[in-house]
Amino acid sequence: MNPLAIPEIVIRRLPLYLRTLKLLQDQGQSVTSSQEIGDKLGISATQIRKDLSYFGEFGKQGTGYDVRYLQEQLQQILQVDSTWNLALIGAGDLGRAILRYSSFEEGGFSIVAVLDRDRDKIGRRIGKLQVLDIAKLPEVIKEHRIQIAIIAVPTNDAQEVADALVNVGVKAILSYAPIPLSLPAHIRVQHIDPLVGLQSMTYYLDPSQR
Amino acid sequence: MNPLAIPEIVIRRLPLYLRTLKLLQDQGQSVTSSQEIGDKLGISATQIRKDLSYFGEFGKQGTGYDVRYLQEQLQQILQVDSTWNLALIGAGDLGRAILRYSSFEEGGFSIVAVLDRDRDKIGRRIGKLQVLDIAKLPEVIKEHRIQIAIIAVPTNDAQEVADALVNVGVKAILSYAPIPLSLPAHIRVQHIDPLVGLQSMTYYLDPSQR
DNA sequence: TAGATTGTTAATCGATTAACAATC
DNA sequence: TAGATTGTTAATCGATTAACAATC
Repeated sequence: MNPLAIPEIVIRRLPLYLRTLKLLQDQGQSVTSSQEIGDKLGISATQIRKDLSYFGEFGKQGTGYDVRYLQEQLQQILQVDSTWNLALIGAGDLGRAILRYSSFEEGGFSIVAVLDRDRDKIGRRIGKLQVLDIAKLPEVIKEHRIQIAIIAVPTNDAQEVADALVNVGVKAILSYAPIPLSLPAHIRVQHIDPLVGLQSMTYYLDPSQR
Repeated sequence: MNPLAIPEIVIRRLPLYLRTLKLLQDQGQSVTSSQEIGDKLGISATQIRKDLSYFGEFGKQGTGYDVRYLQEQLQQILQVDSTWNLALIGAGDLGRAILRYSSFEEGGFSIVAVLDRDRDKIGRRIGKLQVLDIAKLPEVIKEHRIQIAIIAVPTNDAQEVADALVNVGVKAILSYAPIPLSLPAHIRVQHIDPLVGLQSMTYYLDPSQR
């Protein structure tokens, strides 16, 4: 339909490029090449150049890419050059691990509220945040202008929580629940499910050694 | 090369079908169709039938698929019809959340050992397991015939841990560290990185509302 | 039988890659 | 200048889908 639409598969590779550039920068490297990035990710250099070419020209012939500059450009493209406020639903073990996982901050996200429905958890402190009653969801979302939420509740509650999030205006959901969620088509959903990775690896393993 | 090789993208969809079948079974449904599975996953019915056809014929014309039977068949195909022993490296918040995450057990995996290098964590109990010294890695791997390990250590230690795992014969790694790992080509690696999902969703969000 | 749904073929669509001119 | 590497085109490759016969 839209001739300028960029394939989603390309968009999904950009965070990998960003992750690799961060690694290179941490190692003190200031210039890189499509070849080098590709080697680290197991992606062809041509593909990386092609992906970048959807958005502009970021390199220099004969030299490569300035690590810092390309990083900034990718952050702008993905709109993570400034911070998104996130709400985290679920203050169990998983929720706590997510809260302490520092990569979110580096990646352009800030978890500004944790909510749970469990009386025992509400009011407890986790890091800098106090666990709020899920009943306060509408106010929290409005106050912090939250468009993205993370679901880290038990499987059985996930669909209900997702529906509630959509009702209060959340536009994108990162779900750790291992079930497919039924949501309106305009809501973006990403799943984190370690089983998908594990079960696709076992296909290739030698069962005789088990 | 191999004319019978099944595309990896197909293999990666099978766990999603399995996940959906489990959901249907939990809801007490005994028969389903490619249409129904597809609707839940946002995948076309044709694609599901095509994917399954790589492995055989599992349905009945006019009726659909027996939920339990198709589940069993997919488990066999993915080799998760019996249990794989896993080692978990890293006993921090993330490691503890992973240990308590029950889906692994349902999915054909059992975490049989947790290891860490931190003196403060070694010896501590998490659920049924006691945290072991990472120095014991070779014995642990051998004793439990472990082919798959989960990395849940700080980013800076991840590559080192991965190298150590490969050295003791681990064949597949599920890494929660947000960096690309450099490993021999024959080692299977899957990454769990929530940033990839988040950063690809923000591309599509309206920044004016931020 | 009529309706539903599978399994499969062939056509289409889209993504990857090979090749190379441009140029630093 | 020679060497390196980008950006881009066109060719290739592979994945998805439309269509439909088979059949429960």
